[in-house]
Amino acid sequence: MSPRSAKQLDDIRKQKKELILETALELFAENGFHATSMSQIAKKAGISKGLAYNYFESKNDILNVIMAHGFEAVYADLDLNNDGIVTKDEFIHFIRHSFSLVRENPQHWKLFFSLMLQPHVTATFNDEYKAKGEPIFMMMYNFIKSSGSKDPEGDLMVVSALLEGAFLYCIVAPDIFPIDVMEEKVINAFFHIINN
Amino acid sequence: MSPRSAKQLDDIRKQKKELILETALELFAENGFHATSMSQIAKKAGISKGLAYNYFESKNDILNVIMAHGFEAVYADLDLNNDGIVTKDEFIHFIRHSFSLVRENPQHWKLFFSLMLQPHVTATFNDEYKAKGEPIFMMMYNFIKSSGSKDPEGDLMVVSALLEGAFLYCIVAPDIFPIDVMEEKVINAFFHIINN
Amino acid sequence: MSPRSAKQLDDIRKQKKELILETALELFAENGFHATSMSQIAKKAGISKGLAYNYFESKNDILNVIMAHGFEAVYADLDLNNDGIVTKDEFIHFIRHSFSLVRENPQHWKLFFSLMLQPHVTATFNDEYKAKGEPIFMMMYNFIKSSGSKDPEGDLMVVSALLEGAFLYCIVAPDIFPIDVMEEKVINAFFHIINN
Amino acid sequence: MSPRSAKQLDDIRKQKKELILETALELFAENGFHATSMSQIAKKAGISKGLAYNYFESKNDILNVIMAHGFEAVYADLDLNNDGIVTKDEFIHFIRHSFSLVRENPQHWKLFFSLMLQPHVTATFNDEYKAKGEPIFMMMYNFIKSSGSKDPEGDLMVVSALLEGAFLYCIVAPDIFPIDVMEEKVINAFFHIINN
DNA sequence: GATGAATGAGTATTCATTCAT
DNA sequence: CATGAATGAATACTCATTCAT
Repeated sequence: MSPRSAKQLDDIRKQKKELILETALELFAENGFHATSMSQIAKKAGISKGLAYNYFESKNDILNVIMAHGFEAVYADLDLNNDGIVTKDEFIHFIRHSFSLVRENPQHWKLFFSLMLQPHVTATFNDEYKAKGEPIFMMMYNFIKSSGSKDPEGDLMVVSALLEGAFLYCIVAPDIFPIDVMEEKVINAFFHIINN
Repeated sequence: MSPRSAKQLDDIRKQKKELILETALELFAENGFHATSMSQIAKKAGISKGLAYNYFESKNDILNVIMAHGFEAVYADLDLNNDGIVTKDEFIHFIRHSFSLVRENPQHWKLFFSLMLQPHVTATFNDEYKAKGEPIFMMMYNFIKSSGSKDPEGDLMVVSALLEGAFLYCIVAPDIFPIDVMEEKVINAFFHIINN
Repeated sequence: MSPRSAKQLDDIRKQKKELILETALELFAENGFHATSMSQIAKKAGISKGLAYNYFESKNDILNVIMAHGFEAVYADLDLNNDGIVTKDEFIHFIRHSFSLVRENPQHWKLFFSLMLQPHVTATFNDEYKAKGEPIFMMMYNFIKSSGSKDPEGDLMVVSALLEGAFLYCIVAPDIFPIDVMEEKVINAFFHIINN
Repeated sequence: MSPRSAKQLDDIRKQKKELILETALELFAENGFHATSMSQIAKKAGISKGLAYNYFESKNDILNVIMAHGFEAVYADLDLNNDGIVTKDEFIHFIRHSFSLVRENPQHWKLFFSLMLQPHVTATFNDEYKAKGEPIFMMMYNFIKSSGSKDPEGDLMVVSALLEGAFLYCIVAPDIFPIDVMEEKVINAFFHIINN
């Protein structure tokens, strides 16, 4: 009767962690972070409360990991290594990619938006969000500028608002704002704005 | 000491109610709904916990009234009696009016957005929001259509997203997205979109 | 239906606070601080857990108040205003007074000793104990010195040990070490030590 | 690789048990029994939690064994086979031996005192303590009586108190009460008391 | 012998809400 | 109208203990 092998244990840990994260994400997104209890998470995941704490230090820790995963998803497929020279096609790809993320994981994004607006839930979140969002803003700024915009800063603001608002509506009221339709309209509008 | 007249009593009630609502709004907006306790509200308002329950059925009730007031503020100054015939000037006025509301009471709107994303906090809220938002959407739709848009429905979606996203950014990151600048840019963009 | 008068409320608060403190002291002394739960205290006191927190900030707060009361009891009847000139009779009175305190409230002192030995329960306790005990030590030191002791410092150590040990045994095994007998023997021994 | 012999296995068991006991003692003494978790013990000992339960039935069991070992240490070097005829030298040796034990392992004794005052931690402890302490008391009683004391019982109480108090202070405040100084003073005082 | 994942009862603490006054 | 003492269920988190491997 030897103890489980290191690999076996590692697999178990990975699977359980994933299970807890997914369950927590669903509940956080649906009911909000504060309104979700560890008991609910454990129950829905089919585990004991204690086990959840075996894998995560705290409820906040779970949230942080979820958010980190979310950010990683954004950056994973975002070719950011061509400094300054962002082509039109790359930009379209960026927008479509963003829409894809929202389409594939609306829960995640609902949670993101929700946290952006719930101050003090995680004071650190806002800073991190801004820090990680910075390169994206820069990329957009450079492209808009190189597109011949007379007011690249202002246009960036408008474009950002357009994208963010589009995501917001697609998440909150997907029946009224079908994401596929929205995607095409946003891309169109985007070019009208910067070509103004 | 003559007994207070019915009117005087009524005035007192109104003032106290207003006091509680304002206090609660401030705390909800600053710390979030869940993180705000009835004790805090009562303390900050300078009244007893019991009295708060004399005026409101529950903490949720307070929230609902706050939200209702918020909606009323949107409709109060929005001339909706001229069915179908919305002029360009009226539309500009509508947009500017909306920006003014956000400018005057960003806390209020932060709370609004936050709740839009936490459906189960008030399950009824979403329905009410859609019901009350319907006429606004219709008005915008009619105007866009009469402006010669080839895809009024799609344009409405884009314009809505633009406005909502603009508000969102102005609320969350007012230092990066100054509301006055945003307002002008949005109005410009708005016309480019519908005149496309 | 006017609310309760300020005096009524104050009386209620005082009585309940006292009730909680006494109940907690009994349980702390009998089972130890860590082994006593707020639930037990509330149950034994016949109140709800919540009410206990209405009167005390935390379990630790209850402990601190108990300890503070204990110290006050020691100092209350200890004539410390005649600096330096402590007579033999005053010293005997001091010792008898200390024995009386132990006799009247062995629980309290059991808790005191217990905490002296449970490091980290309250890190601050030890400091406070030493600070407040200082004047007593000084008084004893001065008396011993004025009594003609050749090694007042050493004698103080022995006398302190004798007293403390006597209290300890009287508290832990009162059947084997009757406090009245102990008191007389300690007073005798005390003079033999300093007259050595 | 031949299978380990029965003796080897037994040695391993003994070493592991000893390791666990030493680790637990350190933690109990430093942080208190309740504040020390089995996880901490296992971690510090470099073993798994499960293994600790392979060697000890419970956390309380570990404590009991530690206490028993402590008692054995007291008796191990205490020549008790010469009934009644305890010489002065033997008594001095007993006192010095006791001080040595405290000096070598103050943690151990801190824990002992602490438990003496928390009866319910181990309900059985007090009885055991009294039973095992009996012969020591008898030995001291006989010596005091044979020394010509007029009140051997009373003198025994005082001497016990003196020793216990001395240990207590040396453990709790070793900086103020240096154990070497205390030892000499206690031996002196001891003879003054019984020669009174 | 040895491991650590898993459990479940327990802990301190909070808070919306009630109600006697 | 107004108070705040009182409740009890809920919350995040801990930990001794078990057990499959």
